[in-house]
Amino acid sequence: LTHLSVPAPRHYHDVGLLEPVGVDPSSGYRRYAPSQVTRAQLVRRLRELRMPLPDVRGTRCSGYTARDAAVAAHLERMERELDRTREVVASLRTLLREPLVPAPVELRRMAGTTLAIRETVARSDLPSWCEAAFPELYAAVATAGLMITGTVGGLCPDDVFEHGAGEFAAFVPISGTAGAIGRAEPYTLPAADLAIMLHAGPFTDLDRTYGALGSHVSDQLRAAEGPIPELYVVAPQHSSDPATYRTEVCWPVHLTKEA
Amino acid sequence: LTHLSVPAPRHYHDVGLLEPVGVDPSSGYRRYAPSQVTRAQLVRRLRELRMPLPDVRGTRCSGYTARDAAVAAHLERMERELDRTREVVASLRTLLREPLVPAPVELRRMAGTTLAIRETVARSDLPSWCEAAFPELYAAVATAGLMITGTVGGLCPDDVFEHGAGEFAAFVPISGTAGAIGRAEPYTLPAADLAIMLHAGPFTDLDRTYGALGSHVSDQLRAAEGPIPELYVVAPQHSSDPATYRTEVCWPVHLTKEA
DNA sequence: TTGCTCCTCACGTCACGTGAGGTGGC
DNA sequence: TTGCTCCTCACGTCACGTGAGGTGGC
Repeated sequence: LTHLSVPAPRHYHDVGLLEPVGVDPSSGYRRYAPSQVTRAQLVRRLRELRMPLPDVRGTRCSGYTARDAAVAAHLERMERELDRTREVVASLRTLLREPLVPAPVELRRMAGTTLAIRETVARSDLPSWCEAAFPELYAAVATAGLMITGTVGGLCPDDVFEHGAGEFAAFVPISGTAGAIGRAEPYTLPAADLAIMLHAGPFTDLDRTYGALGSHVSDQLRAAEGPIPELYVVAPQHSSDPATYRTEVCWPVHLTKEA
Repeated sequence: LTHLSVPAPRHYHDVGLLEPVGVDPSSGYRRYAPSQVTRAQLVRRLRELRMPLPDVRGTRCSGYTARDAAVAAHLERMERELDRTREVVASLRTLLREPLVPAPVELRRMAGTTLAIRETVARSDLPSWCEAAFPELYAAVATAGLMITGTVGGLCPDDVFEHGAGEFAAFVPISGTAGAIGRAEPYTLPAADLAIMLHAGPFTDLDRTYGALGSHVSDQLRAAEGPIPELYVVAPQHSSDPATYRTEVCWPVHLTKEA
């Protein structure tokens, strides 16, 4: 009648999501009322859209507006997931069809004064976090009357990929010094020798340049500790076409004297 | 370097999906070669697209064409899932915004000679199964030189919804008799008294009419055993717009003499 | 010598699906 | 009396994530 499977309403009873109107004390039979059918239909649709049971339970008694808001929020999450899927599909096609021509590796030293926002960020939140952080940094630079003296970037510790979260730093190199403005604080980039490779294309393909650069470093250089800086030469703030993005991936190395 | 998490390659080793080139016998340390990076990148993309690990393993040593075929098949599954998601979203919106105006219930008797394809079908396969079955039935009717004497339909036992699979029968009422033609076989609909409600709109919303009709039957009539016939008055073969679909849902009842 | 990384179990996750084994109503 | 439905555990699923507890290399 509701098109639910047999075990489903039992489980919903166990977790308190859809309570029978009565349970026979001797046989344990669950009885439901016709008025519960609509509720069951809602639950079934939300579950087909993979909404977690606790969230579904949250829509129970709330009025129309609160429930609609929860549903809308879930639909928006699904939209984002969909965008992500499209990106990964494109990235998969690229991987299968276009062999990576490794870009040349350049050795450079990095250090300098920046204005930075540093926070512990989950890996999956990184894109949206950056989307908010960089405009904030630009605004802070303008407020302080400073000049941007180089390429904006991010400092990504290993933990972000290896453990799913870590302290990411989004930075803008500046002239002069400033105090903290909102979340933006003065920050001096740790001095480091870097092997640098330019990545052309969407961020979703960044791992290919990481792979090429990391292989190169492990073959021909000596890797050093420390987070990996990325410099966003062409990024969403400059272009709306991911194919035109340019990112410098910077691998810390020990420069040994071998001459 | 590959942007995989720490436990992931360990698990891939356990299940034989990505073997290290060597394992230190004393410490158990896994060693990987730079040449494995590309493989890891492929695995990561396929996993982000939720391809099951056994399927990912299947892409291992196969050549480009076989691998591309597996990937293409997976992408097609994802496309279908996406279409389904869009349907359910629309259905959810309908459920929240448009209260169901219950259609009138009509009592009718059904019985007759048909040509039918009967097979055990999983619930999720029903739409694609019907898409193949009905053209086959029409072709069989034409081959046998028969006339279609009524509305085509399907006989859906409770099991399909309650247990995920059951013996579904797609049928076409015919004049006269015929032998088996391919999967199509002569079939006499079991005689039954039916409470019938017309459903207007996409199949995804069918449960609402089931709910309304089932509630009506349980309130005012006596339900009988047996599979539930559906008559496809306007269906995909007649119209490309799901909003124009018309389906008669037929609930078996006992007609008691109460006059 | 001290961290640090790597290791190996072992258990948790999430929403049911799937038997095993038993019981009330027609 | 015989099926049939409903019931209650209890375990399986799937791809890792998450500690607990231990060990080798700098």
